[in-house]
Amino acid sequence: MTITSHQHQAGDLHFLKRLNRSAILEMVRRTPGMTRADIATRAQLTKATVGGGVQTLLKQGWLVEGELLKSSGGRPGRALHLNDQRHVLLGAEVSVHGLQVIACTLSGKTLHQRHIRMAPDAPDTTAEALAELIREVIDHPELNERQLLGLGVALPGPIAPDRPLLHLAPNLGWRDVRFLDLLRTKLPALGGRWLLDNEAKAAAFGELYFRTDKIPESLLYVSAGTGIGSGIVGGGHWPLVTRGTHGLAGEIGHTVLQPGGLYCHCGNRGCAETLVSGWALRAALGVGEEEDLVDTLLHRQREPEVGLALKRAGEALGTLLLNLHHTLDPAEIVLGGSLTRLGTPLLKPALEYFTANQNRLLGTTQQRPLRIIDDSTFTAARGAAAEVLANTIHAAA
Amino acid sequence: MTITSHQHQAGDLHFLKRLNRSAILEMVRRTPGMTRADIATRAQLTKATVGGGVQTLLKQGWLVEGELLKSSGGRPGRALHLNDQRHVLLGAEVSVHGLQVIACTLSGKTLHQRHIRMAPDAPDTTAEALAELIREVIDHPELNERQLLGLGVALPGPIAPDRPLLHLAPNLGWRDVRFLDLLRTKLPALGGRWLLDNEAKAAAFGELYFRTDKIPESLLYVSAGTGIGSGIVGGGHWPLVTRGTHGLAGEIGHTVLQPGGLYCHCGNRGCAETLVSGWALRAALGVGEEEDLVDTLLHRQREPEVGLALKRAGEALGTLLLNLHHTLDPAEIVLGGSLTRLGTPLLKPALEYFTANQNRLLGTTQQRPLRIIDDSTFTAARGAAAEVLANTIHAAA
DNA sequence: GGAGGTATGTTCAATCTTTTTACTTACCCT
DNA sequence: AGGGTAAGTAAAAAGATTGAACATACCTCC
Repeated sequence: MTITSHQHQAGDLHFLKRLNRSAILEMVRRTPGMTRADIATRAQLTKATVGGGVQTLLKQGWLVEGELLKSSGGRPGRALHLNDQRHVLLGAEVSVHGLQVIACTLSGKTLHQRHIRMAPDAPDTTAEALAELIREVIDHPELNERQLLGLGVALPGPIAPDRPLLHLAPNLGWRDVRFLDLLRTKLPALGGRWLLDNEAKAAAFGELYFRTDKIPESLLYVSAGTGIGSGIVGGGHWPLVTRGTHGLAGEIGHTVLQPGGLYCHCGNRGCAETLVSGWALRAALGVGEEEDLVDTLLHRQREPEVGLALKRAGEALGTLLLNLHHTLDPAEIVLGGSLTRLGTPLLKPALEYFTANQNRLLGTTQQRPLRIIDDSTFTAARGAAAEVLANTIHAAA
Repeated sequence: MTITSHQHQAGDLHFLKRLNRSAILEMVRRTPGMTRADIATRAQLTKATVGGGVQTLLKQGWLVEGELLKSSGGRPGRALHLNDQRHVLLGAEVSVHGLQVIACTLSGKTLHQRHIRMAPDAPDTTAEALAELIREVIDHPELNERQLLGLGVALPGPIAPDRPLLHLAPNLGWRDVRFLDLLRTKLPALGGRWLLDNEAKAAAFGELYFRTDKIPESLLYVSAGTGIGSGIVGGGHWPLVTRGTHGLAGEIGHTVLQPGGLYCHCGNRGCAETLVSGWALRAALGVGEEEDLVDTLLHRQREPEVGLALKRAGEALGTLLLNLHHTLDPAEIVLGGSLTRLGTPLLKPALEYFTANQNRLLGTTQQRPLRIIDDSTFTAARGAAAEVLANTIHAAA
């Protein structure tokens, strides 16, 4: 995604009008049921301006009027809601385990989702399979008559921040792939905005963007699967993902936790991934690629060797969380990825370490909100869909 | 500083005008010698709008007209420059070693600076001493007739992101100090904007904000002194500092590099600061508080014990840099703080490790720009002054 | 050396968006 | 039922940018 939002830019009257309409739309999206008067107060605009903007957004089908609210002494306000019937967002993810496609509404409600298990394959073959899955989702009756706003695709590797290019996905065996271009040849008719993002960054964005109450000012998503990735998103009402110059931001799997430790596939020693990751657990416990790692370990969890390995991996995960806490200080942390299904044996040591040490510096007793997603199959795909919406609202509205 | 820039806000016509004037001012600041026509092209505004804005900024004394530029076929453009004669920015820093105050112009040129060595003392006593130093700087003839835009103060500890409150400065022995309020009682007559920031974040901001050529899209400042801190600033033409929910972002001294390692003063084990920091080197090599650490070690650098300690500290610093690279992926890294004066014995191992491993993930050979500031005495103070300017331009222009 | 060409910068009426002001609508309380 | 209060709308007024014409200034070419 290429939101150039906080570039220090100038603007004309048309820009101002779009800015105000975006602000209205964002407010109603974030706080369903707001009235025109509420918006005017919060946005520091006059009733007339808001009235005009709302009228346009109603006519264009972005908003719908809802129920009449309780009066607070005078004429009661009319609730405004997103029009959840008119549009559809598509999100997709290529992961090590398979392909995911999700179709959802503006408010993030899932209309239809599909998931197929598939071993990593060449980019072109994968694009073909993904295109087929997307076609199946589009043809679902729930999507009937809806206008497609676009497609977001999430991949497990660093993406160039300025163009849709995947630099490297070691777990897929891909390198320098222009995946959207490939996909476009398979789906020439699919309209709307297309964008590509890293899996953890997309997930982080979606977890924050679709929230409607108690919106944290920043959110860190940690994705613990075959590899370890993360995404940080922050910036108030207009969330911005930190990408870094080469899209490398958040590649925490290769931060060093144990100088002089085991060799990592990246060539360095002691990377976090050598301690906690799907591939490290497979290597340590001798689980073959043909087996499902999590199922196998859940089955073998009585073995002392397995318990110890998970405990050590958990402690490393806790250390990683603490390091991120001290580097980024997010308002909320969400933990996802296939390894969360391992449950207590992995997570308890992680959370214990994080809980015990997160307040060392400030001496407060407040715990950082930390949520664990048990099944994050569609989290990244959903986040990619969220990015489509954010892009659309920002650009047009 | 409280720049609410990328809050998703609405705006009226007056807001638009201010936005455009800010954009003009920022452009000329960043690219001295631009003409009105250049600005119009870059900002996507018409010549008329730019002409009007420039006229206002000239009248208000922010800009001055310069030389007539070479013609490119037609009428030559008139160069525009910041008016560096009219205003003054004040920056100050309270560090473990003493107090620093700097007065500089809009373009960051130093008008006068003062530095006194002083052991950490109570907040009130320190505020009194700093106030006196500020008075001396203000009275310097170089500042004659200049309008003061404000004062920025940098402190070595996490600052609340929403209000000028220092949470904790272990190396000063301070806790929950409203330092600006204290200072205000000593300097009731000093006008302009006042703001408080963490030392490393202020330094990072200043290093990016006062740059006029080859402006990196993001910059990481690592401050290696008694403690280890960092600041990351990014966001194109309008730099934004990552602060975190509790102002804890960048407190990398307490990221864990050696699980189960030495105890840190924070209570945890294996923090980066136990491996590389002024206090860790003092403890490891038995240097007393009354001695200057760097001078002592430079004197003793022949001792094998010292060489080994510096080498190990350097390797830890390199690891820290690599972890930050994989977490934030900054376009440029600047290394400052009192320990940089230790030179090669510390820095060579650090740079070697960072250089050898920074390209593990992408497989490129490009080296990340990394600059070392030999004498960073005034870097943080200067950065705090830069924050004053940014705040002023953003708010008023 | 003068005419033509080209790009910069200014002026002023036209256009567009927000605000201001007045008004209508709709509910609550007495 | 009537006064009070707040939401929402309509039309005129205010304010900012644009568009087009114009003045300015240098370069090139004849």
